[in-house]
Amino acid sequence: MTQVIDKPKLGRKRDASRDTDIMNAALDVLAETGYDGMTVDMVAARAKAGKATLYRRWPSKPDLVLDAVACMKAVPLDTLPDTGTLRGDLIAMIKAPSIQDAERKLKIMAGIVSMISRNPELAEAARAALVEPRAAANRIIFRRAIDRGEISADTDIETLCMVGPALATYRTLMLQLPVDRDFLVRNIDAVILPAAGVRA
Amino acid sequence: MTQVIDKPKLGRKRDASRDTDIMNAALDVLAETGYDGMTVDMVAARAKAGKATLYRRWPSKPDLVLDAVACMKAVPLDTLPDTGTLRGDLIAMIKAPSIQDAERKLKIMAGIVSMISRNPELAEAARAALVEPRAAANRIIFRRAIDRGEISADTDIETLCMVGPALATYRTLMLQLPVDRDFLVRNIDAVILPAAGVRA
DNA sequence: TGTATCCGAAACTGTCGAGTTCCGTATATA
DNA sequence: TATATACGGAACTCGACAGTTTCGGATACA
Repeated sequence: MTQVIDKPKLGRKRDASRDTDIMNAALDVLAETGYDGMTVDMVAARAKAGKATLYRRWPSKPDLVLDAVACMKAVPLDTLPDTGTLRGDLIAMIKAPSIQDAERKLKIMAGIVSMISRNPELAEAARAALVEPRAAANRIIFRRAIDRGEISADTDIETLCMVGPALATYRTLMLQLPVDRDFLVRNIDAVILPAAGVRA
Repeated sequence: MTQVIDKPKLGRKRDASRDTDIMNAALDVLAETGYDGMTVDMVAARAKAGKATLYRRWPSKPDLVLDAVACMKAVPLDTLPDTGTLRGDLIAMIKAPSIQDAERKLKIMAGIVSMISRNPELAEAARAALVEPRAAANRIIFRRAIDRGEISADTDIETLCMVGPALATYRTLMLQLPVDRDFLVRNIDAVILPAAGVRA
């Protein structure tokens, strides 16, 4: 077995703040140009870092991207709304800060989809960072609606909590249209609530 | 103004069948490796053609891909089902041949999404070939359901006819799960029909 | 104060792929 | 039959980018 050798703590320490700077730069470039359009030089320039600094921390471009995507999940959806009605909760989920965050995530998603099908690790990271948090939040909101008797107990929550994200993704990636408040409210009132069996 | 000069018809004629062979090869490679993973040599090899033959017909790789995507739209959705009920029509739309065709189109979609945001011509071609035909078919089916009084006249058809495609796209691109018959039927019964106000 | 590591910047190397050219052969017109 | 073009195939050029190395300067520890 290989021994784990304690490194002597000589010399200048690594500046940990460069990690987040570089990963944020990577996510920006990813959102703007996509995985294949992104060059390591772009990321270094954006982060005002040397390329050597990047390669000291990540062994390759795919590893950097994987780490950057995975680290997005750190930011948890801030405390869920609890308005007392399903519609109230769903509407409260699409407030300005949350919507802007989602817009960037959709662009990042567009930038890595082609990679996802060929890189299982990246696929898993994207699922954990981009799909699961939103689905989990919706799941809780629907669950509460069942608990208070607002919707039927045999509602297919797993399917329903994908409808919003799926429509938003389709609209961005395929239709190239903005995911604005009107669109989101229409989805809630014309699709999600009726599908859940809430009176119009 | 520039004159259009009639070319003298000397020499061997171009084999028009190579066009479709090459474009089909391009779509195959696109579905398998994505736009950036696709090389012109791959396409040429797949079509058993010389690279020179490709460049004699298209000036660049983007032009070839654009043309290949645009030419998909040629195949029209064969005669729409008319079963007398909305559910019958929607179920009839997901028969085996149609579902296999859709699977390939989803792979192609995954291969070009990152390009779509940076190439308006390709975005338009993708919309015309991949989005619009399915939406148009759904539109007709919902319209007929309104005409026969099965669903309300003020149903938001434009939103509803995107729900199926959006869920299928999301499932393929983000979740990496198969779009099988069970999934499609569940979408119809748990989301689309209830959203349209059809009794369960 | 000396040594080891970090930093940003820039030069360098090696690979890969888009696009071009050339070859021998096939097929059309005149 | 002579000429012009198409074909598949292979060799070639050239630019872009991943990854490495080198530099002068900064920072930590002993």
